[in-house]
Amino acid sequence: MIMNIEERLREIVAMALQKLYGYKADEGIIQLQNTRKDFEGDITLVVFPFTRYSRKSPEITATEIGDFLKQEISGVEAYNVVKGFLNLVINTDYWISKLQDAWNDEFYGIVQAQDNAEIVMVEYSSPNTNKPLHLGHIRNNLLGYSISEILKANGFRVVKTNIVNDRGIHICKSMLAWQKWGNGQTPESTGIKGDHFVGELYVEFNNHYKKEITELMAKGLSEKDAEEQAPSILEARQLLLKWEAGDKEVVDLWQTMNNWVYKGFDATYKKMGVDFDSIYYESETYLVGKEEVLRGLREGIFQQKDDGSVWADLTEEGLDNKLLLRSDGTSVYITQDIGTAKMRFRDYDISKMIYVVGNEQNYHFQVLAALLDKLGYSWGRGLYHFSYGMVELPGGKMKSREGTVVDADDLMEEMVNVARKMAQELGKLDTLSNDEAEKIYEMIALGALKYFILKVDPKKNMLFNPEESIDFNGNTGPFIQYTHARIQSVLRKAAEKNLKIDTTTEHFPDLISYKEKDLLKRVAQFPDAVRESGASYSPAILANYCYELGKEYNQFYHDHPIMTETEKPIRNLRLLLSATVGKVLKTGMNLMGIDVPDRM
RNA sequence: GCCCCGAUAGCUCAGUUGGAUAGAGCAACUGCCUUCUAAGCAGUAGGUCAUGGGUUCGAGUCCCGUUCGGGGUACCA
Repeated sequence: MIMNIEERLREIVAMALQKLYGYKADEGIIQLQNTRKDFEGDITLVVFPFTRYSRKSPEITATEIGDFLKQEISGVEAYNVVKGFLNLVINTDYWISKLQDAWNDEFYGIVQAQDNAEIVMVEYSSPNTNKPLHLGHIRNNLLGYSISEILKANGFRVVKTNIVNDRGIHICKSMLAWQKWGNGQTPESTGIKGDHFVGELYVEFNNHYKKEITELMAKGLSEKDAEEQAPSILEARQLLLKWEAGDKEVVDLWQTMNNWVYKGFDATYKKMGVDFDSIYYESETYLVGKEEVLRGLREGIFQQKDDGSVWADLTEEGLDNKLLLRSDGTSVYITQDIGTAKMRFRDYDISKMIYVVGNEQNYHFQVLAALLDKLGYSWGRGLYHFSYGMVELPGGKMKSREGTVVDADDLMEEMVNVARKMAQELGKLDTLSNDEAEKIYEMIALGALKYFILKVDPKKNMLFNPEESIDFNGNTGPFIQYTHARIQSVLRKAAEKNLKIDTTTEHFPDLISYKEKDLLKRVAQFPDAVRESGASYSPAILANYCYELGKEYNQFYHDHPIMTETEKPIRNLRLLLSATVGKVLKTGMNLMGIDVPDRM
């Protein structure tokens, strides 16, 4: 493993500045970047910032530094100067050795977690148990899973967790609907997936509820009063009270219906390829939160109003007053989060807690951090809200009330159907058995969906148009999968002809073409992409890296024969390069939770 | 009202701590399957980086104003 050329360059540039101009380099003043394609060179040093110390023109300064570098570093073969940019040409040996390292390193680009590595807990998914998962959850799940894998690849121990919102008025609504209009049916008896079954009951409740509101308003009640007095909602509230009191019949029904939903969720998670190491249930954490609030009240951290409601005054931290317990003593959303957080920090030695939750809750997490801080928990301020943007439809936000939600199961199924149809039209996979082909259709379909979502900057809102199905051509998951499949095909052909890749000897050409070098440089940057992706919590960085690499490989592959190349050193280099690109693409895609097939 | 976020090609999105002539894909148009997989490759066309100022050797990127859009804002989760 030879020293990274960038580190060496920084060191020697600093030395050059000292010797030539008597200037001790400040942090960050040495800017190295990849040389633009249209100029000769590999790495470029920006010399503009040095001119005030050299008191010479940018061109002269660059030339002086270039001479110094060429003399001091054997890897610097040549240089040229364009305005204030010093373009350095790094020799072939360096790049070849980078390629050998990449290929020989079993875990190239990945930092293995040590036993004593810091523990990062990542919460994602966080479903309510009254309806199935939709497109918004898909973005959440994919981001949560992917960022967990990326953090692992950066040497952290990661605990993936899920907080299931399994109690509350929303579940009671579905329960009531089942009692009144369910006719004793079950997911088993109807053949409907459990989460969808319960979701339909929830819709049924809302239909009745709406009708009652309309009727009451016709009798002259205001909308607000009608909403409060409709029989359905009163009955649902009764159920919630009974549940809190531990009424056996209600708790049993709650248990049963939640289990239906969990079974459905499990199937969805499995298909999506996400999983969890530890699951928390709100029904088990909300009382802990309530105790914490009451402790805060006793200790004078929080205040109680005349009606019995408990409040936190956060105006000093630039936030508002926040309700913590309702006047009837029941807990609200934030109360439960306090309890959940406390339990987690008790259960694990967490050094970083990451919440993958939509940006509509930015304020909520500011408040949560402030509250935990007030309650005396040193880790409160360290909570990190991984705030991602919403998925919008052409008509705006998804609204379950208007029936514009895109169901997760439906979408995944539809993607598989399209992938299958397309593959059959193209005559792909005809030689495979149905089972094998079906597996690959699924990989491609999910690859398309996952990549479509993950390639977008998580912070930004994104648009999904259900009318136009997700693409399989261009900057897509299948494009990268396709590149990988083709590489594997090349390697299979090589194996058939008994051509072994020779990495140990000097069986490489003395000169490599720009195309190959570009590709090789890209491969060398993979570890940076993984690190960058983890540091900025953005799978999109990795996604775009994989696309660039795949595209460059495809372009290269097109006019650089591999199997028919007669010169052995060149063929050897190209085979090694192909194999390494394949490995990197697979690793990168897997970090995003995307499988890559060996053929497609 | 107040707070937060966003605006880059017809559409969907990239654009590294401020660096060279603004980058892809889709859609449109033109070529390329007798060669290791055409889910591919090569090319044409498409831009006042919402807008007006400012900072400097240099601004899509940083600061201020304006417009438009999204989200939040004390008893939903």
